Amino acid sequence: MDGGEAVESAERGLLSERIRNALTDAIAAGDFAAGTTLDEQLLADRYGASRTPVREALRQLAASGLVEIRPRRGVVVAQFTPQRIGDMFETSAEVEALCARLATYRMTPLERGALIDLHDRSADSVATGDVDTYDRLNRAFHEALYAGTHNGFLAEQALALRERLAAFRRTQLRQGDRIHRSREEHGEILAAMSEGDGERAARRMRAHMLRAAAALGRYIAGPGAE
Amino acid sequence: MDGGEAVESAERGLLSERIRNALTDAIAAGDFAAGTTLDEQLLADRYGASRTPVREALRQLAASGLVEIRPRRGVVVAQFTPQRIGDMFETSAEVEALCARLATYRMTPLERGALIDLHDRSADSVATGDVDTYDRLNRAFHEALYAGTHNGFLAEQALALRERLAAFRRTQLRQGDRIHRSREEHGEILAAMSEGDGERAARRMRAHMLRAAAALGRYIAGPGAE
DNA sequence: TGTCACGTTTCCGTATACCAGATTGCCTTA
DNA sequence: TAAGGCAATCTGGTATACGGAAACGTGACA
Repeated sequence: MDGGEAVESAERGLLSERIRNALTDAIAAGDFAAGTTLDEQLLADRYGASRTPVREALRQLAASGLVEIRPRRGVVVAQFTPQRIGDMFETSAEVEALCARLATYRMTPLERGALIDLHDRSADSVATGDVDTYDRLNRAFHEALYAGTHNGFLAEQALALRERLAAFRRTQLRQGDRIHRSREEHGEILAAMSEGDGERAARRMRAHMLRAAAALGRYIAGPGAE
Repeated sequence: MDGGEAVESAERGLLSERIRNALTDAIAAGDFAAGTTLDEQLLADRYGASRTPVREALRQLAASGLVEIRPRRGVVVAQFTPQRIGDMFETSAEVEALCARLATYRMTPLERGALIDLHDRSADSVATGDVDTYDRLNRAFHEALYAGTHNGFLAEQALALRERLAAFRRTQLRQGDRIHRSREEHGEILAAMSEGDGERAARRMRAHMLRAAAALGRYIAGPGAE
């Protein structure tokens, strides 16, 4: 054979890292049906590597919940039932709400200013329908909130969680007027924060996240099926 | 030497798993000062294994944040500043509070009954000062709350977080009358839950966790120092 | 016909040896 | 003394091998 679809793109970085990314994409794209057992040797051949980096990549995927390792019985692709995806989104919503609450009480005036600036800047992209730009500003908005908690550990956890959900969220903002509503909701969260009402900011953030999740509810209706 | 302190205890299970546990304990106990670079071959010799399972164990530790991997420059023991430990405990407190709130609204009568039963059973161990038994019941209490959220993902996250902090919490309950106060606080949380007041249950849980963290505040004042 | 035991096969977990490349520390040189 | 170069060292990765546990298939027995 030609050595399979070797992971040559981005020759830099650790091989295990590249394999991890490739596997993440493959799983998210549905190349491996949920419940499939992944053979280490097969994957090694497929990516033109040896078992070692493949194993390493699989452990990392297990750590982020994409696969499940049953000792001595192989690695299986995790089941992403609608129930489970819902659980993940709810958890994300609650964590975001938590960050919003803490950030309300702890952000410095400078940080708050930067956050408002981000929000203002997003107006253009909404008007022009520039989803990519809005997506970037949206991410920046949420990450600014994480940082605003002044709790580095929580910020890391929130970010990791957000990235784990990114795979399911890709097409989210494309739907209807979701982008308008999203920005409006950001504004409402900011308003609560400006009033120093962390609890209300948290509630609005939770609603914001859950609404975003609902926006792709139909999309996740039957994802990992065969 | 005699081949090092081979990881013979608990002959069952994966070698990499046992090494991971040994390293976790060693790091938490301060055997490796923060910032130390860990030599794979040295560790392999120390635990009487080859580099392969050691590498695997180190990756797992990296995933749980105990060590940091700098590509091609080795693995270093993560810095656990009081600030960072504080951040972790705060995050844990907030997550526990979140679980308490959701569990209040979602537990079935059966689950609630089991929780109350757990609480009742802990009375004996408090009276006799049986810290180990109380520790077990305490863990069961919190895990019952996780399950009570009816959110499997959140439950997993909460449990993982709790276990990451376990290393820093070992001696916590031994201090003074902490065990009495701990049980009292559980009772107060239960009371709020029985009234269906999730918000109050959350506030009490948060306070409970933060108080527990404060109980070992002096202990973590200067942990990983030399 | 269903089930249980037994042998076979597959594949994971681990060991070992080795290599290339990067990093580091030391030593030489200007 | 500072800069530059060289050698030792260690990691990331490859290749290979092997014991053992789990899965699988087969055939005997109830």
